[in-house]
Amino acid sequence: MPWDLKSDRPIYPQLIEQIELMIFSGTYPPGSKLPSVRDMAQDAAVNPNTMQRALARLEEDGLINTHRTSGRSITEDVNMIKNSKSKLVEEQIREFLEKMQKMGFDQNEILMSITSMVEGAKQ
Amino acid sequence: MPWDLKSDRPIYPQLIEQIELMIFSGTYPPGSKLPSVRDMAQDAAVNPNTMQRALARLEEDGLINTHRTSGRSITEDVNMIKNSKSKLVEEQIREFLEKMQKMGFDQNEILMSITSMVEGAKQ
DNA sequence: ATAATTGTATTAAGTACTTAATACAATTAT
DNA sequence: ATAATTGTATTAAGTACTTAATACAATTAT
Repeated sequence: MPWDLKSDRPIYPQLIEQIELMIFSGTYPPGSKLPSVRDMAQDAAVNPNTMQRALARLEEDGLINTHRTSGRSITEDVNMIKNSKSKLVEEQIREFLEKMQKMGFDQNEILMSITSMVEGAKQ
Repeated sequence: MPWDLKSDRPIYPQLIEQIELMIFSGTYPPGSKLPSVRDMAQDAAVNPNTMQRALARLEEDGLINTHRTSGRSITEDVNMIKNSKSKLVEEQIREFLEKMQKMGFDQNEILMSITSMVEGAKQ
């Protein structure tokens, strides 16, 4: 994985987001085991402490469970995952719409812009 | 203006973005004068140094001009503004699409999601 | 039994960001 | 003429984040 991390934002929230994306896409299916903190840190090219921080947050949120010495796993609560996913999707859309509206685009213009870029992505 | 600043990102890039949105929407029209650094800082409830940093960056980018003792103004180069606006729009859409695709949505699902939220926003 | 692996904790250092308090020269406003 | 305003610069302090180097107990693997 590329783990595309940008420099205009602290790393750990970016790690949280990327891991969430992998959970929501099924890359890490419900109940599956996660790599160790150290392995994930190395994979993302960050310090283990930073990855630990991201994982601790994900556990607080209930998306993953920690088993003291046998590693971590994704929650088996499929509804929990589905809800978090919907929440993230809505937040992304909301933020996007807000910016577009602040720039003066109306609903039609917004839909046309994004439609044309989706079409363009099909190539 | 609310100047909605979030805490998961440094302030100055957020200031840059918000000011850009105001330029692109015409709140600050081409050639118009900007409030002083101190005034803008107070309005955004940040330190003048931080606002200065954001404005300096906007000047580097060519969106605003600085007149040593008579303040700053928006560039009169309308094409410059238009290009920056398009660039920001495309970047927003690109980032959004990337996240949606990473979550496993296909093009139809993405369009349907955003269409329903745009419709919902009409209320 | 022994070694390796797990999450976790701690201490130290460096960096980037933000605020605060000033100060200055040049211009503008009165 | 004088005061106020402009962008700019500097110094100091505090905070959050990140990395690095270790260490530990508990479990798992060999």
